[in-house]
Amino acid sequence: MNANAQWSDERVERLKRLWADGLSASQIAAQLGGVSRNAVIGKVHRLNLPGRAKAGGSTSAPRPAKRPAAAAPRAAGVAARPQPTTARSAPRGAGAVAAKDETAFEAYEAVESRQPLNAVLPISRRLALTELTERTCKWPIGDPMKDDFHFCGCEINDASPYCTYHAKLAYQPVSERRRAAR
DNA sequence: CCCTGATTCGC
DNA sequence: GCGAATCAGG
Repeated sequence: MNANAQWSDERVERLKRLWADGLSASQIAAQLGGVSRNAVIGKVHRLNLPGRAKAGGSTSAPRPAKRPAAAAPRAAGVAARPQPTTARSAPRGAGAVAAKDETAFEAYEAVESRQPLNAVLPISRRLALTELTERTCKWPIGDPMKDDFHFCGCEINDASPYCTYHAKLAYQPVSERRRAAR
């Protein structure tokens, strides 16, 4: 669906709006899909959009020296370089994540109506889809069609896509299913 | 460690 | 023009 990684007018406009809205580059990249946060930042600068180099002082770094050596032998040409150490800079494929969650909503519904667990319900961070990362719980909460829809967003349990609590929910055997309000 | 944006420069 | 690599700060 989304092999369009070019800056079409529409995408540029979305970028402008999201950037003006104060979203971070990585979140914008996730929302647009197919681009890295670096690509977003690069585009922002190319568009002469006002950077965030203002209040808050996140990036008031003086840029005195240029990059030390330009002799960085990247994987030029061949490309297809595996993510170095952490792949968080790479596009997470928001579309993929979304699709996965959507297709799994049925399962969630079934799982959600289950008897209470030993674990304590974590305090949801109420993250939007665009706020999710590899280490935030992706358990959806609420009606996706409604305004209050969000994700748990707590720290994930190991390699699970969910936090400890929701990971347990996901693993509850169906046989033990009962009725309960989460 | 996680994240943020800024900059440079090969493509 | 594009974006990965790199840098620099919180």
